[in-house]
Amino acid sequence: MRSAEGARSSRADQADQRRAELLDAARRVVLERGLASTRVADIAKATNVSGGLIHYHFATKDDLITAMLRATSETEVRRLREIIAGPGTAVQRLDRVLRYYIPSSRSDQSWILWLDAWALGVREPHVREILLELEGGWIEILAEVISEGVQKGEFFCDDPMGAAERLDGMLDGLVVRYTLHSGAMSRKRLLEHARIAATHEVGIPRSAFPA
Amino acid sequence: MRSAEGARSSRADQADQRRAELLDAARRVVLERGLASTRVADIAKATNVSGGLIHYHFATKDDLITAMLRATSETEVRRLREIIAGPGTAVQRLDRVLRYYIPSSRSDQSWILWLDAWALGVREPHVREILLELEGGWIEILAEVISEGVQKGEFFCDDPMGAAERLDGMLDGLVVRYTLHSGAMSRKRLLEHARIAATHEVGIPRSAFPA
DNA sequence: CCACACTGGTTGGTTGACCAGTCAACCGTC
DNA sequence: GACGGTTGACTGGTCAACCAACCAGTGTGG
Repeated sequence: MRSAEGARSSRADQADQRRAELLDAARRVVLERGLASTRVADIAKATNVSGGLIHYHFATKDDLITAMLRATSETEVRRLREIIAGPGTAVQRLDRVLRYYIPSSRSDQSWILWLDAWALGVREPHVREILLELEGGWIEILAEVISEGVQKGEFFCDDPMGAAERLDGMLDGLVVRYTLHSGAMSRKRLLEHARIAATHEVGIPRSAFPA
Repeated sequence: MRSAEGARSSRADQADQRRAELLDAARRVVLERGLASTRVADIAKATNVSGGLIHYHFATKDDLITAMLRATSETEVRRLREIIAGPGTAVQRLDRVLRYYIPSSRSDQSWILWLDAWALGVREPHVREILLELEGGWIEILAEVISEGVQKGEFFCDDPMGAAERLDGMLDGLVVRYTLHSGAMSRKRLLEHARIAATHEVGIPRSAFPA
């Protein structure tokens, strides 16, 4: 008999839960120590688990890292989709996407993971594929929001896909700068850049965005 | 008596030459194998030199890598300065900068070095400092070209520094995409993006740039 | 202008630390 | 009692850094 709640359920569920726990620990450890100096043992310690168990659930270290990146990427795109599914005008929805893009505070270092992943992706096709999907998700969603704005007559843009690529690229580049040299650019200035570039791309006045 | 040319000169010169040779080999090896899997022995082999010699000229591996990044960064900024020192209208000079930014072919993988450096810079303040100088150089030069164009009446832009930051950011982001997934964006499209964004920023028509 | 001691560059072998992945044994649950 | 999950010691291999010894120029005093 299962204990009241389905929390302690079948073994398959237990294994899934452990897998998820390991992926989560892997993400935290990699964020903290960097991919290059993350050891399997570190992830084991962060989970209070033996080193051998890691290799029971994931054949190799690469498997673990790749699975962690894929899981993180998928979560990110899912949240992004939720964000644009909400209500509001096209400008409001676009602004929400821009704000979601930018780390919410200096201590939010989630982008570090993608810096590591870019470097890794150069050599590892599997990682590159994950990154391509993640970037594709961002661009697609930006293009959707812009296209909808154009249809509603809020925006003016004859190439939403191109505009989305340019916006996404600029945000990538600026967020790297913000993450690496937080002193060189404030979050406020970064958001202002994003909004100005957006006004250029969708043909609306700066005043259409919040101050 | 020195042998005719100053080629084989004093010991200090010999040491400088060897240092430069090692830095160059380090750059080539890191580009080929990636920072993470570059061994001191690899650089030694690429120079036909013993492993010990590396540690004679550079106390630690980190020293070597850092010096290599600094040298590469300085060379890049120097070349960029030469490029804008040349003749031409502001549009021509700006276009030259944009074209210099973008890898000239699929086989030009020089950006891989900076992807690795970004990831490394997260943990290593010395590396971060080099990156800050490099990015600062790019932005400064872009801002200069834009400002001159405004003075000459060619451009219209009330915040050249902001425009330069946005352009630089966009190019960083798009070049990463181009470098990582060369299939996802052609060089032609990348250059087109750069020119379109530039027209937005400096208030000129697309036709001002070459097709 | 010639020894000779000295310095700087170079070698190759060694060392000690570290780490991914393996394995045999153990435990709790169905 | 069988099997999925877990342990932790162990192995084979890798690597940065160190070191002792060597050699080629260089400068100095005779």
